[in-house]
Amino acid sequence: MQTPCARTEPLQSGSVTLCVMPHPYRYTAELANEIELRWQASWEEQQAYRQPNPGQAGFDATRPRYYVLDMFPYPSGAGLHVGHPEGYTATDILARYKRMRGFNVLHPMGWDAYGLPAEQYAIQTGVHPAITTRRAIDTFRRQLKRFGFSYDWSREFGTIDDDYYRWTQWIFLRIYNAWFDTRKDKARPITELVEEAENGHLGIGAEGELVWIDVDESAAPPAGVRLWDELDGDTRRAFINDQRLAYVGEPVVNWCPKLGTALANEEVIDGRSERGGHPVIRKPLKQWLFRITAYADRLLAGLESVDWPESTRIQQTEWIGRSEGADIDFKLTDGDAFLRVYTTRPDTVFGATFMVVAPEHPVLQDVEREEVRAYIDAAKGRSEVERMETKKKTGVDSGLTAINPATGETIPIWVADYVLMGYGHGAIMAVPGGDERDHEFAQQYDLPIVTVVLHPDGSAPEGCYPGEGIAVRSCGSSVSLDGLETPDAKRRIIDWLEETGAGRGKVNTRLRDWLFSRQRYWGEPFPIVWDEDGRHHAVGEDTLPVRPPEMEDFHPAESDDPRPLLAKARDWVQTTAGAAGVADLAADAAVTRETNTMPGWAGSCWYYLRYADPHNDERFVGEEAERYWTGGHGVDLYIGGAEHAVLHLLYARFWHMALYDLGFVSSPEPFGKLFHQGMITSHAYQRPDKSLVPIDQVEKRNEVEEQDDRYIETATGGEVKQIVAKMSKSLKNVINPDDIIEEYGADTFRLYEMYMGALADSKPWNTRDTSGMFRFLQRVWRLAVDEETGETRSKRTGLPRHSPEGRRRDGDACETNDAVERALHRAIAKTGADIEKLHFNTGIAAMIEFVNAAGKHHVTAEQLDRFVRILAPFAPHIAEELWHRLGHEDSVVGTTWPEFDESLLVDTTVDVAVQIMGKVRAHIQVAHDTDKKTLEATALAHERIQELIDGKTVRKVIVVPGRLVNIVAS
RNA sequence: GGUCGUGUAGCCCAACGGCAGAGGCAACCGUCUCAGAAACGGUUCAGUGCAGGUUCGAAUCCUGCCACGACUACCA
Repeated sequence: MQTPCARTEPLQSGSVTLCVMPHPYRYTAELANEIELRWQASWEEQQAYRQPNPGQAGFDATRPRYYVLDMFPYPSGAGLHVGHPEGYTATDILARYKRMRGFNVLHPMGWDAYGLPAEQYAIQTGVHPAITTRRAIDTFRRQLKRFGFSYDWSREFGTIDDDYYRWTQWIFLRIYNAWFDTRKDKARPITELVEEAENGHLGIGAEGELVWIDVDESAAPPAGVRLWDELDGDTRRAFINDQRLAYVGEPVVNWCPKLGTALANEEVIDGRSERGGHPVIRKPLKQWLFRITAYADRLLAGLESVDWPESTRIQQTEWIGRSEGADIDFKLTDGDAFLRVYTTRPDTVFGATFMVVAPEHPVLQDVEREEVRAYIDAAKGRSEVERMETKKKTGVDSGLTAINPATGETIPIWVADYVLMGYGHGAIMAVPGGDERDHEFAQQYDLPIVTVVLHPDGSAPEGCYPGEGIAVRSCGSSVSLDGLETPDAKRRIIDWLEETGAGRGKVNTRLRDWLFSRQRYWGEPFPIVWDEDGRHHAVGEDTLPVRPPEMEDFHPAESDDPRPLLAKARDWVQTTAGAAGVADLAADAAVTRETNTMPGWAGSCWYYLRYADPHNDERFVGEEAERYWTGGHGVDLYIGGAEHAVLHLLYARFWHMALYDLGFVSSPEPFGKLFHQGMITSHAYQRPDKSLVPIDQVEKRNEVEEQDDRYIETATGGEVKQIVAKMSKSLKNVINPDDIIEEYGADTFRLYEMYMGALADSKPWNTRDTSGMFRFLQRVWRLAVDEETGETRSKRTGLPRHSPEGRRRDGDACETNDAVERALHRAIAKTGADIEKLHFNTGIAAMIEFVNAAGKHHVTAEQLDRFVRILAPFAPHIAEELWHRLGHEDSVVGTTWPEFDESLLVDTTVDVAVQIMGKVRAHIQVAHDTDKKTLEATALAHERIQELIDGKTVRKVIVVPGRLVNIVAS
């Protein structure tokens, strides 16, 4: 956008450079930038968006609350891209609108700042991640402020702030000091577990598991169950540690040698790390885990109670992957041991002709066969990605055999890596007649295939049939399923399994306990120390936070042998029980700090709670603030990307539920309403072979008039196709928001992003289209301000609009201006309703309609007042400027949303279509409230309709008042 | 392969089962200019991806295909 005098290129003749300034007070980019910066400074100075908490000065308890939250960003060195402000603008509009509607609005912003990318960037550049992260935060903050978002910046914090992660560690300790009571289906403090045990309400089973004892029965505890007072200290301790919601396990993890860390399943995509795309191998490792699986049913049930996108609820449901089936024990032919499997189709046990175990399965420990050892070693060294690259299934016969408890037959046990150690028991009964994978494997290795389920109609299936049907060939010495339909067969076989002790019904989930340790530097240290006997202890709460050690070198030792980075900080690792605040050890006892760190997700699990009371140093959030802002149903509206559908949103729900159970928060779910904004894409070009071409290597040609544009790749001259593609550096199609703001201003940017399309849809960025929004703001400006003089002078009266006299006369002059008034009421109604529905694009269109209509008539200052107020949530800077130019002293931020009159929303006369058999044949002009009977009569009386139905019988007439009349005649 | 979503004018997008158009971009024609740009005024442009079905009436609901996108992927 050029400003006056900007275009001063010398004329070709070399004559004098002319500078024409036709509209010195037009709304230009320069003016927009000037206005925006001025008001941003003013708002900041006035603390216009500061929202007091209950109990604080200025808090109005009579107002309802509205907590509208953005997913906070992970600040990268590259700064904001155009995707960030999309959701932020949406929430800003809502926040501003709700304030005008009389709500106390909590609208905060902060920084998700711990995590791998910052550390990797630090490794590349040699600069400490604390420094690069602070820099990135400063850039993000500066950029966000330039959009004029109405955040209460006094509540800002980063997850790396001492007084934030202090509480992250504190919450970890709450979870560490809790266990899950399956009877009450909730978490309780560990102290209550000990109480229950001391009171004899529970005992410890043969495998160390918790066994409830019904005291009313006054019967002896079940065989093999030991009571608390029979146990020594170590056993008690081990039992307690086994029950903790945060516990130490040694699972097979996704080890990424390149990153030098273990990753959660969710961070591994196609066998590669989500960050960086490095190969990942499987290896057992001692790790901290969260018992999120205990919450599987509640995480599922809670999804019913929240207003979330259906697709996200489905994704979480599938991620949790609850299934019902049975555990079945197959006795090994040698020795007394059993091989336990989980199956969802216990009814097909008669068709289990072999078994398969994962290469990591312990049953293979003593197998010495050379090809088995070789297969296990090969599988170990293969990353997930390599395992998947070979589409064909592989495996070897272990030489072990087991007895099928249903048929009594001896069947072989194979090893194959299509069976995963991490699900079920790492072993399956293979039913090649009913499972595609087993079928493929059986064919490949020539193993027997038996059909044990017929189609529901009784016909025999060909090949593999995984569906339900009628059991057949399923008759053993003590149980028969023959003739039963699948659900009945399942019930019968589970009963039989339980009677004979060969198995039991079982609910399983795909969800596994959450691996919470990382072997990295840039994360929250665990508030845990280890004593010389290898036992872990919580550090004293008054010693929090446990700060990360000062370190110079955070290069990972790229290795297959995991060693946490923090172990290198010897002085930090070695401490005493006294210094760490561990009460149950002698103060001078040597202890070592836990050297793992928490994953990037930790900080984002509870940040929405901290915003409610960010400076509280007594508690992670004050009780009253928590109850006011998140009590009941949690955050009122949470907007962010759909890519967090299962990770962040599941983890945060888990933390929240644990805190809820322990009485620290007052809502069962953290986010009452969730919305995902769509992705903003860009353009790129595609060769016929589908490869992509960066936009700077293509030119547009239009050789023939009246024909579509063609795109030619400059280097080859070949024709390419314009397509929609993600923004990426390599395609050179990334849009920088700073550039757009410079060219048009933040108000135009905000309007354009909201106008591009529905918030939830993905849509391509078209810089060219931004000028439409800019012109709209220019027209708005012109409604109030004279472009020649810069004055807000009424064209009708010639008096300044901000003067009382001018306003009065202005109003008098326009009392008859019905069209503008009606257009304004429509705009107020439509825009308000659309904001509530997050339909910002159509809301803006309603304002454009008003401005287009108003431009043709005279608008009074009072009408402009109202219009400026509905514009204010969308384009706050220009609205504030005009508001003041219209003579107001206060800020438009503190005004109310204008009222509208329902009766002015419809025109007095409407055009009603008359259809015959659904085809429009005529139009009639009637009063908008004409009743059905009159409409029907008027339509039938229409001359043209008369002609068309002449000689036909009118069978039916459908009348939709105010819209149409449809005549069914033949 | 599975799940979810989206296909409407040259482009971006609207349309409680009721006359396919709210709006923006582009194009074209005017106004203003010595001229151009900007701005302003106006005009053109589709029968809704394809094939069926339900209905007085379908872009909208149902079924099956096609294209694109997101997510997910040997979960027994």
